Amino acid sequence: MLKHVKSKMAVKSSCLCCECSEFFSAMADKTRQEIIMIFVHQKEFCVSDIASRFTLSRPTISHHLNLMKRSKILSSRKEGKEIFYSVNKSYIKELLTSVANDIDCCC
Amino acid sequence: MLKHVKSKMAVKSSCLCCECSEFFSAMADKTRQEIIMIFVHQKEFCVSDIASRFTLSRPTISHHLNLMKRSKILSSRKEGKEIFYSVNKSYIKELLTSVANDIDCCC
DNA sequence: TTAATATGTAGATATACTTAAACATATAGT
DNA sequence: ACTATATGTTTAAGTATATCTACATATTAA
Repeated sequence: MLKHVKSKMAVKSSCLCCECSEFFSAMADKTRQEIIMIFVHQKEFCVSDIASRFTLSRPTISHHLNLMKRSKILSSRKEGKEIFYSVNKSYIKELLTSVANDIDCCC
Repeated sequence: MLKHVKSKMAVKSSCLCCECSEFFSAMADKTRQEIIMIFVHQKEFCVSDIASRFTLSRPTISHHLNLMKRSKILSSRKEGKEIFYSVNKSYIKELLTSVANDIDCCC
């Protein structure tokens, strides 16, 4: 009985119900995916460096960066006038693993 | 020189550029996440059984099911009048693992 | 063939998202 | 203090998505 309740709670508090929704929304956009891929060869980028790699406007890139920061995909660090963004690799991997485990619980 | 080209191609053909975009879009919607969670305690469901668990209309549920089928998250099987849907666990897990590996390649 | 049941499709509407232009803020240098 | 540079915010427009109603298709039973 208690075990059943416990497993129901586990489902309810599982990743597929809460913050992974925001994460998947953030990851669904191709521009944002391309932004992430920029970090393959360099750890940090300031906003204008990222914007210069796209045809999109700087405010648009800024919007995407802030959205990804809010959903914990990116972090930022201020250094003088510039703001450097980087990828939160461990957070992303943990979330993906968590979802994979949830899926594993399906019949 | 050639190695550089090769690594650029590797990035281009990675998961974060192609079908995972559709996958993440499909997974971003809360209704679709809830539909997936239905399969935790039962392997297959027909459309009306799924629809009966939501306040949304049946065509709306049908729309979500077809979208998830197109993005390979779900499969369907026809049996008489009914169509039974199930979750493609292995596909989802492979895709999540693939993205996790791509992220791992970031600096 | 007709009726009933299960599901899908088409068109319309409402909401959310992406984008850009214009404006605002913050920092560094002169 | 003033100017230039880097970034963020606001507002508005265009586009995409979710949803519903009405209609269409497919299968089974009478």
